[in-house]
Amino acid sequence: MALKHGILGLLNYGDMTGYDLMKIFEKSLHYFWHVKTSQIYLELDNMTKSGLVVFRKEIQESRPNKNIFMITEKGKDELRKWLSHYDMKKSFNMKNEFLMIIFFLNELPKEEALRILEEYKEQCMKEKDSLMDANETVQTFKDIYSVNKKDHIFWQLTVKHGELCYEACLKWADYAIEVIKNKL
Amino acid sequence: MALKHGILGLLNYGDMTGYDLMKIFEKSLHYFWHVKTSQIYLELDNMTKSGLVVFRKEIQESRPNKNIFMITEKGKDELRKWLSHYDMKKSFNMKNEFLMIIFFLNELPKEEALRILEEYKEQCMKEKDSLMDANETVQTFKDIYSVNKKDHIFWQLTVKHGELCYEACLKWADYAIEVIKNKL
DNA sequence: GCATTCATGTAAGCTGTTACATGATTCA
DNA sequence: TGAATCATGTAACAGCTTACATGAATGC
Repeated sequence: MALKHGILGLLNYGDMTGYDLMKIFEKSLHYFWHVKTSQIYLELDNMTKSGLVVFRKEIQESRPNKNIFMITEKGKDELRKWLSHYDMKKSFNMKNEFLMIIFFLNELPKEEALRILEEYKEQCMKEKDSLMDANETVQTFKDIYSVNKKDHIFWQLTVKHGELCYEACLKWADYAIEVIKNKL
Repeated sequence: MALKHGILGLLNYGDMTGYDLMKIFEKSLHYFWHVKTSQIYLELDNMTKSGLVVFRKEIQESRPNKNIFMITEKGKDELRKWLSHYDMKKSFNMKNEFLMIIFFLNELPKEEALRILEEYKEQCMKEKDSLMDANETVQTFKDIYSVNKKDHIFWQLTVKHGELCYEACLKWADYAIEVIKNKL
């Protein structure tokens, strides 16, 4: 359901193709929502059928034709309903395979356990760096669609969330490495 | 796939029923893996078919009969393979609907935005508290199945991860509330 | 007397992934 | 010349959720 609402939120800024949506998901919402191209097209199809969006065809010569989607009044209602009637418990319904690995890590020798934690740290740092890119692309997106400064505040808050969480994860990894070195 | 490996990891400590597994998932792995009862039974069925586990029937008088599952050699191989050949990128494949809400929160009036953040804080605190319970149940689990101290170290590390992350989220929420109050 | 625990499942449906398929244009 | 960009999809499958179904025993 959240993909549907994410699409509605973006189309609320302006009309777009599936391809445009995909790029914005990859560049700006990537930290908290990974999406596959194929699913965007499937979802747009469902949303068209249920009347949340409509589309017009644009014939192009030197490029494949486009389907440009726009949000309907029904879609706008759905977006606002989702935003204001959100059940907070849903967000704490996590699936973190990495922590499952940690839970059972005693099955592996100490050296392998430490290697895994180092890999985790490395990946955390990479992800944290890519958040900076997100901040930049958010800026260009702001120029293309005439989105106001206040929207921008919220986009930056999601980036800030990522920064703080990755910092906490890195702190945890250092602590874990110390514990394993000392107690194991 | 991670549910499969979680089940293998638990059965590696000792033989159990689907019901036992469910309780342990709820009490000890709940922070990072929410599971539905029905899915455990489906998964145990699949795993039996693929030879990762076997089960024996135990007829009871005053209780429903039990299917007691045990891990096979094939299952143990699968568990070790999963632990040592883990692709770290997989863990950063997130879906966080709450952050999607934040991204589009400018659609709502300031007061509603602030209300949502307060609700988030409250839920974070609740989840953080329930981590303490996890720590306790891990202790009783340790007594039932003769799991060694070193396993316990890793279980506690997953709890520590939760603590640090929830602290970061709470810090973020306070920051977000300030930003909204000042800039909006 | 009512809620919880114990104990197992089925069926339908939704969500998401992987793999496949096409093909011109533009940039380095 | 080869990679990336633009642009859209289909089919099969895996994973997970929701709702339904049963029923005795135990604890408050």
